[in-house]
Amino acid sequence: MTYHPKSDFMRVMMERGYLADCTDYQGLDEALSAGMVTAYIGYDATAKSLHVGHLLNVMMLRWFQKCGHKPITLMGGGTTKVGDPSFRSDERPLLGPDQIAENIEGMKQVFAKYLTYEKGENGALMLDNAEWLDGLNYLEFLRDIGRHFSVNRMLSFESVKSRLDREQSLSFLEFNYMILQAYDFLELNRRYSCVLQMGGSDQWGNIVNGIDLTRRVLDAEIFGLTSPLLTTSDGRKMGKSAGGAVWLNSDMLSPYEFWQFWRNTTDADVGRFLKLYTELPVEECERLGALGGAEINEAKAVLANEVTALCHGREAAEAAQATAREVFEKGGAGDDLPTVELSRDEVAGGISIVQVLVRSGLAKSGKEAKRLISDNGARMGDEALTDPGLMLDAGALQSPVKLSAGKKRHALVKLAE
RNA sequence: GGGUCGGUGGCAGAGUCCGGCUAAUUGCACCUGACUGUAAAUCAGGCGGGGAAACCCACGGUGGUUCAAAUCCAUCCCGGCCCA
Repeated sequence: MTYHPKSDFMRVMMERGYLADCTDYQGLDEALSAGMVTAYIGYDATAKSLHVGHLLNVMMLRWFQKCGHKPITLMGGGTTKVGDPSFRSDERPLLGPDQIAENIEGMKQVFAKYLTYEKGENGALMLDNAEWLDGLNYLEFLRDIGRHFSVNRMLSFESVKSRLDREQSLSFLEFNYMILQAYDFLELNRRYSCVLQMGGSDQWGNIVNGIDLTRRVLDAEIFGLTSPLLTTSDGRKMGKSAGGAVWLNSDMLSPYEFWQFWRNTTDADVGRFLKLYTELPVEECERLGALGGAEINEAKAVLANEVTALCHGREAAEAAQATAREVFEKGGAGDDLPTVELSRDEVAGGISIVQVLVRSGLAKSGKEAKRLISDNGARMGDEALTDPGLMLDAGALQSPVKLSAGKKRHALVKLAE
């Protein structure tokens, strides 16, 4: 039997497939319908940009704000110094303060696209847990907070079990991560009356800890809600493209490549992804997702357009689509293709096609480029390349040249001015 | 600090006792080709790096033994587990 939510937010979450679990559906639903609620999601600063794996949660915050509530994006400036061990088989390398600060700056760019941080009753807040974690006094913290945690219980969490079962060492530093995250929730409740933490289902244990702690210390009623860990329908983890991670920052992955990632969604995922990553009406998502045969390609383009528009703007989405049409439907080239400029110096004495393939990003190494050529996968201006020894000179690059690796990956090479 | 096991290609994990046939078995991931719809499934091939090529480099680091070392020896670094 399904619970019928009263609040807009819960209704959206359920309809669109964002919900994996909630500590108290009814209690949360009632709080949400009673008035404005504040919720947070924490992000560790482990990279310069968010990637598609984070996008689901960002969308949740966006809906949350749209429904009239107040979202907090919490940057893990403090917790990143510790490193979340959840479901990890080994310790992650520790980042320095400079790197963390840089990463936070990079991630902020994306949030601004999805959330409204302006003032206003439900304007989003951007916080950093370094604010309260950096200055903690160890003994005080242990006595006030540490005493509420049972080591026995922490050891029983699924998130660290695999680590212990494999007899991989779990350092005390990492072990404290969950305590710090729990403490975040407590602080956010105290400072901002934040009563809800959301996150991926891998964060369940951490979230529950925060709720327990806050309940004990402040006697507050607060909630946790998790989203499913998404896998594509062919069982792969969401978020790898040909080149690697699918970043949300445009300086890490161009809008065109981002668009391509969505355009290449597996048939079976189209409907689900439309509901999760776009704001089209549910019925529309379902209709598009149900298209059969080649028709579903239209739906994929819609998906790519909508997601790209949210992340990079409508204009960038249209430009990406225009290039895609040009490249895939007309067999031409487009401005939005990844472009590499070669300097005149580089080309002066002639440059091997293998080098050019590497420079263009179509091959990771010279060996790979040669393999590509011998596999018949490399093309220049749509002509198959057969000679790995081919040299190009400035004349050959007079006008931009399209290089292709396989059917989908294309790049432009031109001479720098 | 003591004992013990281990450090191999993106990951996992063989090989190490009995040195050469090992750029290195196998699985996953990944890439290309065919079929298609820029899909999935399937089938086929590939899958360390540099170099235009000849050829050169590798099994934690460094030395050594040997005609020849991932494989033997020495030493150093790093990690796991157990004991203090």
